[in-house]
Amino acid sequence: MSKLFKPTESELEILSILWEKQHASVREVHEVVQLTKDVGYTTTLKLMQIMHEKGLVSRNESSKTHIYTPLLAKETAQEQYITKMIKTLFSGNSSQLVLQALGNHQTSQEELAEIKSLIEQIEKRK
Amino acid sequence: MSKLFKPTESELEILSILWEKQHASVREVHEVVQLTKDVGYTTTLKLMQIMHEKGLVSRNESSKTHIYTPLLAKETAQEQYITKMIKTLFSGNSSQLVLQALGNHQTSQEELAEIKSLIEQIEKRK
DNA sequence: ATATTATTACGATTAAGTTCGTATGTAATT
DNA sequence: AATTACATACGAACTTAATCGTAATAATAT
Repeated sequence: MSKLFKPTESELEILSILWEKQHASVREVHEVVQLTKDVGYTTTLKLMQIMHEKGLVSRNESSKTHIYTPLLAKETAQEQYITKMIKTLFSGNSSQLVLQALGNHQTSQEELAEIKSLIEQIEKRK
Repeated sequence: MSKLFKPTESELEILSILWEKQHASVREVHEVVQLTKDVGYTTTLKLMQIMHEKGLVSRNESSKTHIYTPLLAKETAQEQYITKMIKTLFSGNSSQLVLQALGNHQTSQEELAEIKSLIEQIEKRK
């Protein structure tokens, strides 16, 4: 069984920035963080150092400015959160989650088509 | 704009029990909590008192044993979590969430049919 | 070379969340 | 009536997370 990482709120925010950028320095991450939160640079730094200790990210120390890379894959985190959410908020019923997501959030024609096609695939497998 | 409640981890667990039971005493909630966590009765009591202070639940004090009722609707919490998740874990792309949920979690024929029917409704509206 | 700027390291503090023990009161049992 | 069981209230301790200030160091600019 693979080890279960549980990033905190702030850690998740940083991870999402790293997923976007693939890898980045503390400053680069902090600039994005600052768009939504008003915190000091050393706060972001400390958080990323902690994430490094925890093994949530790796870092390249070859230059003075360290470059951080996410070690937890976005897909893994997605899966963990979805599973937990289905369990605690949807009584184990995954289709309820889907219905709610589709009902209240904008979805394009193409996306809908993609979902339909996946449903057909699943139906075929039965 | 409606006030945003952010239940903590433990609070969410208690809420999910209350959603299930509609309303319940501390003891009833605690008995369910104990199935998964090994904590004392007064811990559950204290948490529910705090939730009451925060306005997450109401309580009927007419008898010695207080009866608690959730004030935050399950659907509201679902919506809040889905929105947040789409934003931080799916780059704002709701269909990705749907695809992942359908791909990795068991869904019955009937549920799939229900989802298809919702998709068709949405498509008609365009 | 010196001053300025940028970066990491790290301890200390604050804040938030969780847990529990003890006191107190009320209902039920003997 | 006394004892036991069960409930709430509440403070305090503990844990985890978040924030920041300061020092040390390296790179850059003057």
